[in-house]
Amino acid sequence: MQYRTGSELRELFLRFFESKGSRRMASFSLIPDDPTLLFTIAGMVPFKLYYLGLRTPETTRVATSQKCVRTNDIDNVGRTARHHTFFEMLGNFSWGDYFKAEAIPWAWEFLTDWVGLDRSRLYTTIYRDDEEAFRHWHDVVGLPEERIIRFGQDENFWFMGPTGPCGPCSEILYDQGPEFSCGSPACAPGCSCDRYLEIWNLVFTQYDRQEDGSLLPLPKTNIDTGMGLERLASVVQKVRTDFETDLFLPLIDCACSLAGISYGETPRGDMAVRVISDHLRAVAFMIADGILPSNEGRGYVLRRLLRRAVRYGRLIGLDEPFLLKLLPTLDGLMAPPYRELVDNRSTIEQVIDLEERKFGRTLDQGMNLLEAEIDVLRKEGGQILSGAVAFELYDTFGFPFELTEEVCLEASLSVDRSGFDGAMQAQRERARASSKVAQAVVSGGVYDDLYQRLGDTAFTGYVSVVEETKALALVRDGREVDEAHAGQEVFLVLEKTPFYAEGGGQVGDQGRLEAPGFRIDVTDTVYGAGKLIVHRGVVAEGTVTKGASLKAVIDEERRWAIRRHHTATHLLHEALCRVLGDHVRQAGSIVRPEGLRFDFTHFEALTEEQIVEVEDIVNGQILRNVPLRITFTDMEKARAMGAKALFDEKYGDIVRVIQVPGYSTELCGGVHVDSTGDIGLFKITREEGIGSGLRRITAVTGMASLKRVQALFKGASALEELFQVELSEIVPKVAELQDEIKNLRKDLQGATLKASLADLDKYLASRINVGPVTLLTAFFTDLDVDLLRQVGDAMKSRVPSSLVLLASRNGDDLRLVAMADEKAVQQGAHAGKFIKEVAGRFGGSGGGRPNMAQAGVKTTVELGANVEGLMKDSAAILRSQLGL
RNA sequence: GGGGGUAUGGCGCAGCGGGAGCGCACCUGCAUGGCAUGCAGGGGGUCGGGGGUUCGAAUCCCCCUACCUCCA
Repeated sequence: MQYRTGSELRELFLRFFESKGSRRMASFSLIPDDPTLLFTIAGMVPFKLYYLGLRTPETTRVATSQKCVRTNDIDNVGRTARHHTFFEMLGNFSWGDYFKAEAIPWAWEFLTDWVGLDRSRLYTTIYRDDEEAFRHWHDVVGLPEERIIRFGQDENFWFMGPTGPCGPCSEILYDQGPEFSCGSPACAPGCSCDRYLEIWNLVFTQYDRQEDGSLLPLPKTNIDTGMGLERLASVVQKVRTDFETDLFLPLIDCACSLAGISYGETPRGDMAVRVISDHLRAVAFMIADGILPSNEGRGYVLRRLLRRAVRYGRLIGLDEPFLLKLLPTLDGLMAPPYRELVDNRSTIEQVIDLEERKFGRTLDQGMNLLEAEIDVLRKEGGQILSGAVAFELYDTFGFPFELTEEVCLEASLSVDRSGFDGAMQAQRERARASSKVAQAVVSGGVYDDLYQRLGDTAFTGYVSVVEETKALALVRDGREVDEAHAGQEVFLVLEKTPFYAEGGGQVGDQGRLEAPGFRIDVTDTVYGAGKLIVHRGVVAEGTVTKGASLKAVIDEERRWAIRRHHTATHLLHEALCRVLGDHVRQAGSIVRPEGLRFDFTHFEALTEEQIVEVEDIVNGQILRNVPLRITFTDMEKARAMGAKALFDEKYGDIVRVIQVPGYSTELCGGVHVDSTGDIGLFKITREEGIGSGLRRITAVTGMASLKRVQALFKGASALEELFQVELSEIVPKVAELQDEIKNLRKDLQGATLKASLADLDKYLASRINVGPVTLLTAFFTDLDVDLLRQVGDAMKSRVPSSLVLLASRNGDDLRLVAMADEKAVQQGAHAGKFIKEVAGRFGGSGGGRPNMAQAGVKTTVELGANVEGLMKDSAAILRSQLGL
């Protein structure tokens, strides 16, 4: 068999199927259109709609090499020969076109004639009663019966879901020889070891499974196949693991040389470089497809992969950021078919670099804690690190459990796994409990019942603000009632309503429901169940009865404020994408009458310039004063229009598209202004981080921004008057003043100290000999403790074996400092105990160390009269302390 | 949305109720034929911001801000 590189095999496969009339398509994004999937996990994912019959393909036969990400077996990556988080899947697909009669011989032709695999080593498995497949393998291809193995539903039948398209499959195995065997006597085709390696799976979608489990034949049968490129390469290149193929080896070599090790030296080092090369591929491709590290979803997977690579790097001595250094090698390997690596090179570099350095820091911090804990355990002779500590490392420093375990292993310690799991569980429950509280306002069986009976409420608020309607149901305290009286809180369901229920980040409307006999002030509007709109309000006057006709009027001024902020949110979203880049994705949004809040993915704080740029773009669109275009259409058309925010909607749904012509297109159910000019001034009031990779912008429009500007002007004018300078000069002016204050304080302190020291001899004259120790005392006014200490330092250095007692009266306070030199301490003097007693005489307290102590007295003390007494007292205290 | 953590000189950090320190960097001087050189001296800090407890807070408590991190 001829040696072929991975790239050659990829190209060979696509060319082969082109020769069979298939259209070659470039790999689709790792982010699937399918909201049920986090990643593209197989070659067929981008074509799922064709298989489900929800969309008609333009061409009926296609072949791809699809990049895929799978993380369910992440712990095995690096340990085994074939687990990867990122891999390429070669696949040929047919929708209502060719079927088994072509797919089977073609697979054979490709593997034998084109790739050159040894025919005598090939086996196949089929579904137990798929005689059609058997016939093609046996009669057409000529495979002997004993090399066609039949398996049951578990092995050889594929489902896409509990219902829908499914069918038998046929796997092609290649016997790599006895040296690849697990050695079990039962080792035979179907064994999970590497001898009979499954290299290609052909799925024949021919049934439609019903709810009751029965299988109906599909009108059009389909082919879906998948073959791992890495695996094929390992067979062709006759190496034991995928990591030794030319698709990986350059990365492994690069990682090894960075760490100064060689591949094959130690199992530990081998595993590390395998993990690193695997994860680097995944990370680079994920970023290239627009994923950024975050705390949730895809971003969280990305972050974990990146960190896992970093920590395996640490295991082989790569303490400095190193992932970037592997990128050129990766580009060399993959860039020809995958241009996105080159196109997004700077983003990939930036993201990896930032994230790796960030993680390095947290790792270092956590390592300090862990090492301290290990020391403690060692001293105490413990064997097991507590689950609580492991959890703290995980929770606070992002240490994966295995990392903690690994470090502990080196110290011959184990980690309490169940304690860790317990702490994790407790955290989950905490989070759940706290989020329950928020949503429990309107819920419960009563609305489900009403929804059953009444269905969706007709919402007329897109066009009107007033509606003549009827109260279909009243709810009080969770139960349906027939009437509600003045002063009572009541929840109402109306026949139709202009009130917008909280949803899509937009708050519910307020307003009133009124009729000749009553008036209700509506404080909030929410969905009770489904699209059943519930008005929450208080009966202001009269009595409302079930079935009453009424006029529903929303608070129009408030609604206008909401409309402004909502349209402004769309303008902001687009502006952020333009200024910061395509990686900006909405991650939450709140639209209220007082302002708007917009969360989005971005990896660093916005600069002042960027904020200004965003504001300029948004306000520019407002000044254009273009009328909005609002249309209802289906998902496909919306996508063609370039609409943003397509995550929650399903195919076939009718969606509402909000367009600012010539600027932005977004799906949205909320209320908007008629023309952008209605918004008024848009001003960002705040930009902050709300987690790694996530930023939040708060902004105001309309009257809210006007009020804000007015308040700022007021403050600015006051400052201008106060400092007697122009606004632009205030900052330098204040800085200058601060500097001046600092210098004056310093000068004052210096001068005061100098003055105090000038009288040093006078204070020294106060000496009283108490046995071997000399007591020195001095009194001041308005010296702070700092200065007292400096004076004390000077005094005690002049007199050997001295204890200095200094006091200063500052307003109503008396501050005391006592200091003893080394010799005095040796003689038994203790400044701390000494000063405590001295201060005690005045009703104060204090303490400190033997050589230095401070005390204070709060109440006013007539010091003058007490000086003599204090001297005598302190001498007596010292005497007794020295035991004289 | 909730929990945990961190914030100390230009940088990296220690201190965790009683004199604000260490390493690197910086400045000055000395030594050396020379050095990623040695020695000596020095400058630089509202201890993130605000409030509280205390005779006394970088240190304890509360609030805020920024960043890190986990859960939802």
